[in-house]
Amino acid sequence: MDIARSEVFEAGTPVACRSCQARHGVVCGALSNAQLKELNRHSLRRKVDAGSEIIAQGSESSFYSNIMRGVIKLCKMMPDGRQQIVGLQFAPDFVGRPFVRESTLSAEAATDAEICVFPRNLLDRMIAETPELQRNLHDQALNELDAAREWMLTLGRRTAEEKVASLLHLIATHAEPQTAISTAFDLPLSRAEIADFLGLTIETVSRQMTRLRKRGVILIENSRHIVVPDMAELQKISA
Amino acid sequence: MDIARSEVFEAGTPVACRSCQARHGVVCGALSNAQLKELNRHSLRRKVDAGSEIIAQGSESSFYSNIMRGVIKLCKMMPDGRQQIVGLQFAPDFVGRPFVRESTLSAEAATDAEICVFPRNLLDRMIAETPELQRNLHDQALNELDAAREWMLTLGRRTAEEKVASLLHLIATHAEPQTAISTAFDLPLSRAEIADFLGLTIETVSRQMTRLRKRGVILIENSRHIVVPDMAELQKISA
DNA sequence: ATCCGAGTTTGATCTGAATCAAATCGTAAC
DNA sequence: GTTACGATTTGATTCAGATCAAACTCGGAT
Repeated sequence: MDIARSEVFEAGTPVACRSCQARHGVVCGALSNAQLKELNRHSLRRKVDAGSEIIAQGSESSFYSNIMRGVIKLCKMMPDGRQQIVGLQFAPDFVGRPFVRESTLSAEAATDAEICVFPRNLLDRMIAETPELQRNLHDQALNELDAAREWMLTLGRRTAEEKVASLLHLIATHAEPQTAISTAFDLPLSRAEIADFLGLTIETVSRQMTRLRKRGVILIENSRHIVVPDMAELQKISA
Repeated sequence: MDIARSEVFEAGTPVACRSCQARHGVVCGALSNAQLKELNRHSLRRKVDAGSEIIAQGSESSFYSNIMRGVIKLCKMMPDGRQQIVGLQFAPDFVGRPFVRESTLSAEAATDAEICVFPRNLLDRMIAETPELQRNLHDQALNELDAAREWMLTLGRRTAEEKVASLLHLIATHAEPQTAISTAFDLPLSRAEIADFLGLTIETVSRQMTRLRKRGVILIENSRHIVVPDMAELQKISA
């Protein structure tokens, strides 16, 4: 009888991802019930504190993840200590580099976060077996590529003021609103991290923020909490 | 008898891509004989002169291509004319943005080039039907993403001298050597294009090139033809 | 051969952002 | 509450690269 019920379950009822509680992720949304059950046996939900490193640059990582909550920053570090943030990822993004063992960048929680962790070997097999999963990951890779190239334009050709406005606009667009006012949000990054994202120094970031404040484009409630009275104006300055 | 011979051909003999004369491309390498025959009926080889635009930023493109020969540059332009080159592509790279109709960047031949042109609709169908093709394109997207992020580090955190050295090293690594000496090559880009790739001005690029020349790191035969006596030194300056 | 013009190099000067240096702010520990 | 310390802001000065301006190079047209 157990077997019979199990069979029915397998055929008709959708299985939820044990970590996501659903099937909303890039990974678990693309799997069959049988695959998801197998994945459930080997994946786990993990809480990570702000600042903790998920993947280290130059290391071999044995797992991938899905972001459930929070913001993950992708960093590249030079031997002399210079650092560049090369991407920000939000829920429900996939984190990891399929097909290559050694990571050329580090992934670090910018805020407290929760991630769904999958073993690399198992997921690699599922990618090879599941065109829809491959398609989802391909899609995300292409979106990240578009974002990276947009950011190359920002880094190469925009002024400090435009850079800061671009970042605020990016965060306002991607972060979940903190209050009912959709134009208020908490910065997931410190001034130092913003500087490392924009190719600037902390002092320049700080000065540009106060300039935007004095011009009435933003309100700074405290250094992390920002309100944008006129989002269109912010966007105009970005471009 | 014709039919019988055709059948044997279908089963055993590999079909060559009409444009590539082979199956070396990202696209045609992944297809079955039957698919390749269909693709052959609808694809064509095209010569493009240096400077001619293959895809326009903001336009809908109805085709993809494979680079057979030459160098293609990917550019992003701002409304006020500021420009950033966000990628260089070499044979046998794939050119195009699967899954999105409108291009957010322009693709332009940096040198005289030859490309294999495929209709978008047909190739989209083949991607959906052919996991190996999807895998190849996914792979290329991830490699381009790695390259874009490496370049973000260059744009955000490297000095003008390091930027120029990085570019010379990139070209030396990717371009086919022009002579027997593997450290001599022709720049596929003008000073203005190099400036747009590195987020600098032409004057700064020129000055850094002469500095490298005076330090004995490179020889400039004419403004386009470069010889690198000590590639390790060049690489050291890049990092 | 000479002329032309785009592309490149070189020079002089300026400026936006970096660097150096202090003063505040915020908050966690006591 | 007071202390202490890291994060942020603000100020003064410097500098790498931009801008403005003028030669120079070289390949192609006449």
